[in-house]
Amino acid sequence: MLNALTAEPNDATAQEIHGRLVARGDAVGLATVYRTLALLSRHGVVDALMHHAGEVCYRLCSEGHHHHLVCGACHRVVELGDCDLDGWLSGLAAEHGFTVSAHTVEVTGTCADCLAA
Amino acid sequence: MLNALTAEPNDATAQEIHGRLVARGDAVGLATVYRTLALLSRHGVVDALMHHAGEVCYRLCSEGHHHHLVCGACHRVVELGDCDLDGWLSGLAAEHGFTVSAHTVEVTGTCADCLAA
DNA sequence: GATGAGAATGAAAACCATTCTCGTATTCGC
DNA sequence: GCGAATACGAGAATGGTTTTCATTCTCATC
Repeated sequence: MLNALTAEPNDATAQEIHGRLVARGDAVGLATVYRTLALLSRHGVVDALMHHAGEVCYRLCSEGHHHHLVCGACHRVVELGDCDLDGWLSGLAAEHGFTVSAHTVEVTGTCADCLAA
Repeated sequence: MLNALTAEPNDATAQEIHGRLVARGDAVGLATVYRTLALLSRHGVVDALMHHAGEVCYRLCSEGHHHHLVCGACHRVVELGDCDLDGWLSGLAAEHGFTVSAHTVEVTGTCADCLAA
């Protein structure tokens, strides 16, 4: 299961992961994939992304706070490690009486390879 | 239809909007609500948010580029107008060979009222 | 005022990702 | 080896969203 995820360079939906496992010969059930992904997600081992409505993508990520840079054409994902938004956001939010507990940033663009193609 | 959205202070799911319209006496079909929301969303009149998986929330927003500050407790939404991330992100993305086309930021926190409660 | 083409609408069915159920298989402690 | 507890897989159920299709509305034309 974890092997399958580490083999995924980019993000994948639960269905894709399941399909790939089955194609590979592992007779794993769809339910188990969902169960495992939910578990891993809850423990912060994988990140759950929802760029398009109706389905969730999972990705094996580094543990710390980070954001994602996604290529709109080929779906390649790069992690952005340094994030100095917390201070800025806290101040901005405080103007509205909010206390910030979390924030997510998702950047979409085009990677060099797709730009050349 | 637009009237219904302007009456929504915060974000609402398509189902909520439909329910409210029906309760108000407008015999509008669920399909029409979805159609109209998709149309408005495509034209940038309303924003589509998906903070939790499985359903989409819509919100009538100002037209320019902005982000959302959402209260995790009461779902109140505040727009954050000024966004000086573009330059920073472009530079960061360029390091990975990416050309940034868009970015979304979603901040979750607790508003003053909910913090007091 | 009647007519007809084309778009808009509503009700119900279809879809599809996700979750639940339940019977079976496996594991762990004893 | 035995029993309890857990994990698993297959299929059914769920629920938000989309599609279908027959009907209704719009409106320009006759």
